[in-house]
Amino acid sequence: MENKYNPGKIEPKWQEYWRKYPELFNADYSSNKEKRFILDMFPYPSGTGLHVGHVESYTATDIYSRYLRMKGFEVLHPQGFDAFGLPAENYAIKTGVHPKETIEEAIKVFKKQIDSLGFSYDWSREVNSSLPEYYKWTQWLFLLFYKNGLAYKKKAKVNWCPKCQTVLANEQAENGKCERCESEVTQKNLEQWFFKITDFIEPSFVKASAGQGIIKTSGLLDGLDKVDWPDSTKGLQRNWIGKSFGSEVDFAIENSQEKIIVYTTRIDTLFSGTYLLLAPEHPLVNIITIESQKKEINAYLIETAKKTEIERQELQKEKTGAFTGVYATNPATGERIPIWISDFVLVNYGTGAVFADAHDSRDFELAKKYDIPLQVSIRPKDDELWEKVKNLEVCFEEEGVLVNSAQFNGLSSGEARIKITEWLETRGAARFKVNYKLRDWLVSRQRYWGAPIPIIYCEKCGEVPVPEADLPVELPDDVDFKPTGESPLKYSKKFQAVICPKCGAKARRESDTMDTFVCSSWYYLRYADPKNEKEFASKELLEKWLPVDLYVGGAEHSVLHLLYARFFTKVLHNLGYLEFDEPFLKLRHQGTILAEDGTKMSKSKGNVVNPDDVVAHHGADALRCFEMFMGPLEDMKPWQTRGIIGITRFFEKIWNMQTKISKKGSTNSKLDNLMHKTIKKVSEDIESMHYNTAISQLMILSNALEKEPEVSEAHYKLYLLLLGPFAPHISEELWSGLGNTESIFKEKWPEYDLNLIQDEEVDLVIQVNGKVRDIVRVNADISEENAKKVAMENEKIKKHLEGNVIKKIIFIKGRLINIVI
RNA sequence: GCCCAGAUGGCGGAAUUGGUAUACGCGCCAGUCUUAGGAACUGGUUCUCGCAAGGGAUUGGAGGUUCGAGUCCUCUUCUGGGCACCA
Repeated sequence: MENKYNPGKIEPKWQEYWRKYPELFNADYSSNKEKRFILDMFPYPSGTGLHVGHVESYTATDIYSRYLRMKGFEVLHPQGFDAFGLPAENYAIKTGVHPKETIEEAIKVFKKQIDSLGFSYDWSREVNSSLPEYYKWTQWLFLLFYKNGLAYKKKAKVNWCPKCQTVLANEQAENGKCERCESEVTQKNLEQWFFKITDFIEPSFVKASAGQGIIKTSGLLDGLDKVDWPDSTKGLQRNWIGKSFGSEVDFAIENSQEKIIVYTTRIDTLFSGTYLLLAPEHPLVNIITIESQKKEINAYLIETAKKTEIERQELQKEKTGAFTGVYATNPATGERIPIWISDFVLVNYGTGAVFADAHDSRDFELAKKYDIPLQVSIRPKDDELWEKVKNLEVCFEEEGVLVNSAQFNGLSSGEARIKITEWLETRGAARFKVNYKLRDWLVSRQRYWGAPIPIIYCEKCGEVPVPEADLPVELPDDVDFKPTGESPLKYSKKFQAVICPKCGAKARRESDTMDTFVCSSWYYLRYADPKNEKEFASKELLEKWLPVDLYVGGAEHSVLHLLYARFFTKVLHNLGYLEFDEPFLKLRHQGTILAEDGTKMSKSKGNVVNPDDVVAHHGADALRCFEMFMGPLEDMKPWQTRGIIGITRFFEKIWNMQTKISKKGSTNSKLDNLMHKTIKKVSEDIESMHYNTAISQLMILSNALEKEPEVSEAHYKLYLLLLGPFAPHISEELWSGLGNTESIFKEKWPEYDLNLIQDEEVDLVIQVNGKVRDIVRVNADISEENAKKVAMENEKIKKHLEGNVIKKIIFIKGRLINIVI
C-alpha cells in the first residue's frame, strides 16, 4: 500500500487489470439478467484527439453503466467510430495521405485516451463505419430502401459548395454557408439520390408479410410523445419538420385552362387577397406570362438565378417583383387580381404560390412599392389601430374580426378559417391541407471517403442495383483525391470495371458515395451483433439488446443525426426487421464545457483544455469526478482549472482514512444514519444523472467519517462501493487494500436500510408571521400540541409575541411551526 | 418574428409536494506548522447595521396567490441555444 495517493501509479495498474479481464464489462448474451443498453454517440476520430466534452459524456454513461452492472443488470456499453467524412479526405487532398491511414492513426490515439480514463466499454463490439465489413451493410440498407421505393433519384436544384466541390444537404448549408468550410453555397441542378423521409412524418400502417395483420409505425412527429427526451430536442425536431394546418385555394387564370393552387394558413384574409404571387421557379411562370411582359419577367428571373441562397434569404431586404401581365380570379370575391412573381416566395414550400394581401407585411410592402391595390379584411380590437389599418398606414398581421368579407363579417379569424374553407370546398375551390417544411433527405455526395452507392448503370437495363452477393462495393485505392466536382470514384479504373448484373454488358458504377449521416443512422443496431456476416444484425440479438435505454451525446445532433436514426428505425420496423419504432428511449445531452473565460474553447484562441494534460497532472479519477462535479450534465459550464484541487483533496481524505480503519471503528447512530442517507441519495442521483449532487453527498460523508478517530471497515467498504462508478481506479485500489482479491465491480450495489435513515430528532423551525425566529432540536414525531408548547415557552418567541393576539398557528410535522399574529 | 432553456454569494453551483435560501467545492480571510510557500491542517466566509447581544435586507425586475414563494400565477428585462421571407 502506498503512503500517498498517487493516481499516476495506481491508474495504469487498474486499467491493465480491466484489460486483462474484459468479462467484467463485456455484455454477455447468455446472461439471463435484465438488459440495459447504454450508448454514447460514436465519435468522429479527428486528429486532435479527445476533448473535455467527450470526457464529460463518456463519464456520464460510464458511471451509469458501472452502477447498473452492480445493480444486477446485463449492460451493453459499446463504443465505435464514425470514420467516414470530409476532414480525413480534405487532409488527403492536402498531404496525399490516404484517409484510411489518417483514421487508423486517430483511432489508435482515441482508444489510448479512452483507456487512460478508465471507461468500461465492451471493446469486443467496436464498430468502424469505414470498414468494408460495416459499410457492406450500409449499402445493403440502401438497397433495401431502394427496393421498397424509399431511395430514389431525381434531378434537383441542390446546394453546392464550390470549395468542398460537393452537394450539401439543406441541413449542412447553414445560412447559405457550407457547414464545414463556410464558403458560400451556390445552386446546381444535378441528379441526386434521396431517401423518402417525408413518408414517415406521420404514423404509417403497412401489411405485414404473409397476411400477419397490420404493422403500425409511429411517425417522426407522434413518436416523440413516447420517448424520454429533453423538451428542447423534441421541440427542435418538431420545428424542423414544421407541420402547419392550412387550406389550399384554387385561383382560376384568365383565358387559360391552368389554375394556380395556393397554400395558406390564413384563409381568413382571403377577401383582402388583391393579387397573387408566384415563386420565380414556379412552372407556370413561363407558360402564362403574356408576350409583352416576357422581357421584364425574364430579366427578373435572370437576376434571381444569379443570387445565392443567402442573398435571397437576407432579411429586411427590399422586396422586389415583376408582373406577368396575367390576371386570376379571387374565388371568394370574384374579383380580377394580377399575378406577380417575387423571389421571397419559395418554390419548395407549400405550392410555391401565395395570395397576397394587406395582412402580410411582405405583401403589403411589395404592393406599396408597385402600386398594387390593397384591401383590408381583418379588424383589430383597438379602434385607434383600426383607423390606421383601414387607411393602409400600417400592416396588421395578427388575428382579429372579419370585415369586408361578405357573409363572414363578424367572425373571428379562427372561425373564419374553417367556415371559408368549407364554403369554398363545396364549390371545389378549396380544401383543408396540412403542410410540412421537412423535405426528402439528399444522401448522395460527390466524394471519395464514404460508402459507395451500390448501383450500376447499364445502357440497356438502366439503373441496376448491385446484387446482394456482390456487396460490399469496396472503395478502390487507385484514386486521385483532388476534387473535380465529380466523385473521384468516377476516374478509378478498378472501380469502373464492371458489367451489368442483368445482361452482362459493360456498364458503369454509380460514383457517388453516401452522406456519412447514413452510416451513423444505424450503427447502434450493429452493436447487437457486430460480427455478423449474413445480416446487418440478427433478429434475435436485436430483440435481446435493443432499443437503446440511454443515449448521451451532444445537442448539436438534435436535428440531423437523431431524426435520421429515427427514420431508419421506422423504416426497418415497417419492413419487419425491428420490433420497436423508436431507437432511443431516453436521451440526454452533455452541456458544452466552455473555456475558463466563459467563451467557447477553440484552437485559434488557444484556450482548449487537453484531457491528457489533466490526467497527467491530476489523474483520470480526478478529471472524471471534476467534470461531473462542475454542475448539471446538460448545462453549459466554464472550466475552472483551480477547482480540480478540491477533488484531489477529497480523494486524499479517503486515501488517508485507510490508516484509521478498524473492525469496529466509530459506530454511532448518527454515522449510520448519514451512511444510509448517502446510499439513498447517491443511488437516486445516479439514476437521474445528477452526478454533481451525488459527489457532493459523498464529500459530506467523507468529511464526517474523517472527523472520527476510527472508521469502521463496514462503513469504509460501503463508501468505496458508492465511489466506484465515479472514481473506479482509486476505488479498486482501496478495495484491494482491504484484502479483497476480486474487482470491486463484481460487488453488489449497497441497499439502504429504511430504518436507519429515519431521524430521531429534527430541527423544528419556529416562525412568527413566516419569519424564522428560532430553531430548536426536538423529537422527530413531536405532536402539534407539544410543538406549540415548545414554541410558546421559547424566550425568543415570547419577545416577538409580546402584546399581540395569536390569530392562527400552522404546524408542519417534523419541520416547522408558524405563529401568525 | 417563432420555439426552447435559463438568471441564486467573489466564482461553479445546492435546495422532495410551496416549509431553515446559499449545501458541496473553488477562492478569500485568520490561525497552526514551516527557512519559505501558490504545500498541508484548523476555523471563518450572502450582504448590511452593530463592540456585542441582536436586527434588517436578499434568489434579474414589478405585481399577485398564500400563514409561508427561489419554487405557483400575470407582466417584464436580460442571457444562451435553435429555426426563420415557411405564406
